[in-house]
Amino acid sequence: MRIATWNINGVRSRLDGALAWLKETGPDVACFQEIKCTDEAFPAEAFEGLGYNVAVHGQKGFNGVAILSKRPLDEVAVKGLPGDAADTHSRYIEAVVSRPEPGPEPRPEAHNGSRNGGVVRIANLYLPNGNPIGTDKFAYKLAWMRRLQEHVEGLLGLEEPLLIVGDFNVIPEPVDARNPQSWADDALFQPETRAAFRTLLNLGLTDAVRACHPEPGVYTFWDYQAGAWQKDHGIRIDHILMSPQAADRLKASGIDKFTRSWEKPSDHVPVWVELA
DNA sequence: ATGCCGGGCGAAGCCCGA
Repeated sequence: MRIATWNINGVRSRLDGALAWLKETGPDVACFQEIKCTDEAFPAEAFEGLGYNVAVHGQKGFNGVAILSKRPLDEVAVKGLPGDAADTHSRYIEAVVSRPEPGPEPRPEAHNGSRNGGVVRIANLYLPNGNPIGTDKFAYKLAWMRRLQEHVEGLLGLEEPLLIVGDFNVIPEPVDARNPQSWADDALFQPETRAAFRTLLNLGLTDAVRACHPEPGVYTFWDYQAGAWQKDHGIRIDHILMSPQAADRLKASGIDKFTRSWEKPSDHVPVWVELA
């Protein structure tokens, strides 16, 4: 079962590329961030034509997240990150997806929920950028991360296979940037930002890409500006974090870097995991 | 120090991003 996440930087202007990527890689679940449109303007029919069920939490002009799933979306549990009724940004959507029937695999079902064939809970997020530091935008980012921490603590109590995916806007470690010193004053790489991300991981989550790819040079974002792609000045800020019950089923993880050289690319590329 | 590039909005130039 393949689950992928992609900040597509505008779903309508990126529709042809999104459809080509879905056809080429065939994820069972695809999570988008920065769809930059309302629920009504989301091109659901195009994705339904490829066999996907669609759940959208959109917003006019910017932000916005969506989940596509070939399996039924059993429960679109949450739209909008809990913990602050005054936060109007559309940055979080959570759904439960039924896993494919297990087939001949003899694995017992004790650790993956109890419904038929088991389920995977998908939390799809677009974490605030937070720049510039020292402003209310950075305070909003840190507050958002605290709210995420509290929400994830609750989810982990369910003891389900859980994937927390999306654009975290966090460079976790120096190895996750080609030129870490150039991000020293950026919200994505502040000590407070990195500490909040570690606190999240320390709940017992596994960073799927890093678990499979310990080497340097693994990036998910290259700025449009200053020839960042051509010079490979990338950063790794799009992540898939797994609960223990999901990590038990990890088979592989990777980055679809090839989309960055397409015509009119997103500045982010897709990240995926393959689960048993 | 700022802009570089790019989408959205809306019809010029600003907001937002990372």
